[in-house]
Amino acid sequence: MAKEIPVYDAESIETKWQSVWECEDTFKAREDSGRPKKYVLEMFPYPSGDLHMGHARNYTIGDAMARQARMRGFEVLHPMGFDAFGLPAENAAIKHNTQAGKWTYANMDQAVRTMKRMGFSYDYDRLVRTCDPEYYKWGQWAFLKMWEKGLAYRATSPVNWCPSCNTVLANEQVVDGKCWRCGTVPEKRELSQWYLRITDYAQELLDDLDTLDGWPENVKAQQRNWIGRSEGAEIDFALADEDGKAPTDKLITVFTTRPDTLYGTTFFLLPPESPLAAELVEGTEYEQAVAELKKSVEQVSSVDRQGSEREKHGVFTGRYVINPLTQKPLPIWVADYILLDYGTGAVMGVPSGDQRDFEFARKYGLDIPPIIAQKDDPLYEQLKDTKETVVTNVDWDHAMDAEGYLIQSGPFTGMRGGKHSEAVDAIIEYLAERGIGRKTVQFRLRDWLISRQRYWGNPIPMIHCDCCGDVPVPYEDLPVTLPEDLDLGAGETLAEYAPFYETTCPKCGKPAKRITDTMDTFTCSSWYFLRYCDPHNDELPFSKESVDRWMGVDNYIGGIEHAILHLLYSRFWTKVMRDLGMIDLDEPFTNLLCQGMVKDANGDTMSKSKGNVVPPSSVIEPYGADTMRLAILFIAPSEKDFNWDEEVVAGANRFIKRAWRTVWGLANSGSVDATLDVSKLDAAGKELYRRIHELGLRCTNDFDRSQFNTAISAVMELVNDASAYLNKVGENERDAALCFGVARSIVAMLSPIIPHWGEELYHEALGLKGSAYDEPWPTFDAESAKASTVQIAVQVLGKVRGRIDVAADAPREELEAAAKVAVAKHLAGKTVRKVIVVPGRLVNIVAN
RNA sequence: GGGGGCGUGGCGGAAUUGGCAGACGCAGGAGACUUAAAAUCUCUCGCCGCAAGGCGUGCGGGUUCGAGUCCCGCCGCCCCUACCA
Repeated sequence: MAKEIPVYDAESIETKWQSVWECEDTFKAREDSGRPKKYVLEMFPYPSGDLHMGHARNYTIGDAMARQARMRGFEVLHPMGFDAFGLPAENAAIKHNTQAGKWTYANMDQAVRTMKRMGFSYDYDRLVRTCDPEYYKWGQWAFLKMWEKGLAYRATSPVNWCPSCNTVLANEQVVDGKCWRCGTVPEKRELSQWYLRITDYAQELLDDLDTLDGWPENVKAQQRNWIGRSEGAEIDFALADEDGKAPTDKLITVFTTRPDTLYGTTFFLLPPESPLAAELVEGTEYEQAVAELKKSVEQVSSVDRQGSEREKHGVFTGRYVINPLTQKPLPIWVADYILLDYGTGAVMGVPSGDQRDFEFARKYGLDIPPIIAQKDDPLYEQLKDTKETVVTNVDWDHAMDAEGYLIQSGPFTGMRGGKHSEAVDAIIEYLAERGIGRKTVQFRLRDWLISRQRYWGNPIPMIHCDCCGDVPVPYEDLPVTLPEDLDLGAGETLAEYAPFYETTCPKCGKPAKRITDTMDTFTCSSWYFLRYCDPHNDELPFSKESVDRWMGVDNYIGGIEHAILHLLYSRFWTKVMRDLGMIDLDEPFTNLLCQGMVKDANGDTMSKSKGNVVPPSSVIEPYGADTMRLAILFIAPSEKDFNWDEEVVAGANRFIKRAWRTVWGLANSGSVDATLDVSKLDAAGKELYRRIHELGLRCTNDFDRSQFNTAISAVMELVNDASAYLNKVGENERDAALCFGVARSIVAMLSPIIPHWGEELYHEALGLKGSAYDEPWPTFDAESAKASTVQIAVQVLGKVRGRIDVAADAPREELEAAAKVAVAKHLAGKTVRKVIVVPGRLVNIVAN
């Protein structure tokens, strides 16, 4: 007898299943199940408070993937953790006069409660918190390994110092010329800092992007740009004597991607910070002007430089270099558009071929001799055979950087010039033969500055001894534990906290001072995905065996804001671990999905300061976690931004209730014991049976593509069809096997998305035992999805003029004949020239 | 300036390899049930037109029997990056 359909009560269902999953360890990743593995990972959060909508979206996507993978027969590793070190904890501790650790652990506890309330299927036994000594110990271990291999080093150089955060920033952390965290414009300071030699891996980090087929194109493009490989040449210019005529022994080398323009060089450039420039002008009449320019640059860099077209400034140094090909002296200028830390920090000025040099030459009255011309340019006719520079100036308003033919360029005159042209190779070869230049490659990527002058981070495990220099902390003394009783509220820092820094030299035993810098938090997040494979290992950061078992990450999901920093550092760290023999893995993340942002109803980003934040609890409380999950996945494709819309949430809740009633209705007419005989189904039953297969295939394929919005719409159609079947077919005429099968498929396909709903119906409506996640994903086949008759379009000259219902396997001739009848009106008086038949789709008649 | 992406109803969005544009949902309209409302159910819903029909995927060309999809040229928007020599 049919059971009464219970009311859908999200809250009681959700709490019930959350505790069952927890008690039964349903989502524990097992090492020995014998199933193929799948590693589904969402970027772990920074615990700055409770979770927000962006987190909810990120983890809902991952959870749907993880749960479905389980049903597809995979042993799934789906862990979670916290990126727990960082400045906000420290600032909160100062503000609220508490401990950074206390604040952080309280936030992590709250976040875990919310994750559980959302029903995320994490293996909580593997929870990793980067501020736990058991975790950060291994970050220190890795640092020491890198130190031994020469990949970690200390150097003094001008660095970005954020005066608000009181710490240095990595190049990557200066965003739009401002601190990525607080927006303050950093100052340049000369400081002794710790670096990781990521530039050693620049080429491999670039090359291996081509192997990442599962990554979005834009992320790979961003990384390529960031690594910034340029091919070109180094060219040596001899410094001229004080009269500016004869070359001296001193060489100054430039890097250029356009050696083909060497004959057009009319001046030579050094950056304002250049020590060489300061040396050249020391004690001369030019000294003061150079010093002033340097000073003004320091100020300019602290001014908002959003407007890109800044006017260029320069001063002459009074000295010259000799062009190695023409032997002509070139005046050395100091210019504010030259960067100290790119290339060799010296540039040859080619005003006719480079827009920046062009503007500079115009401003300071320097010559602009043309060296490249296209064939239709009058200059080409005039100068195509001229090897000497006879035209020393042009009347252009722009530099000419397009390809063309070299003019006024000595023996190379007449060759094709431009980027990657024959003249480039020819001139490099010519220079190389004479030992005054060589082919070379430059990267924009800089070494990774990891030291931070902050408390709440992983201490750099080094000791400075006045006798022995920088000495690593012995491995057996790890971890260097972060002291907990600093008085941050009173402004105390690690550098001032004697119990921490006072120590003895591990080498000579004399009193020595511990390094009080901590590591950039990005070091903590560069390998947490490896730790999840073996989270309780106290001998090593992870065993090779466990990493072999679970890595690489099959699906990595997170925000696009990590396209450069986190993803590049993690790739680097993985390669370093490989080269240390720890793992056999070139790349950590096989497939990457960058989810879009959740904005408010007006399309503005949500932020506390704007007061437009929609907290997840505001949806969970009235509707439940399942409604929230469905709404998030259905509203837009995962990669796209979406605007929060209360109506969509209400609609999602409506669908869940409707599907609930439909599944119950089917289950009441169905039986688990009945066997399906398709041939005995009536017409309505046959069509419903066909639709399960058609829609099931679509849904499965959409899951494979991570297209959850369309996967859901396929199930919506199935629910609509099933509900129509129940309305149309009397209770006694329904097929019990069909009803049960449809209900079971609907429950299975929605379980990854609305899991509590799924488990409840799996047990209560379908009466099945175990977990919905022990249920294999249903199989669907294309044969059963085929319709016996189909409606196809009939076109005349590509325009739809009619439709015909035909047997799905009707022969060509039959289709053609039926089509001609259907559109006879449009064929009247015309001659049929050609008929295109696409079976199952359309017939197109070409007639005129 | 360089790189990546996008442009489809009132809205979110479908259309997997060139094959019936607008699936699914939201909002809207009509009806049923109800004293009424909510909820639910049924129908309707690109634009113009009473209709027949015409027009429709940012704009202009092209390839093709056939283009949202491919090619060329524009326009607009978004993201990343930027005196990188």
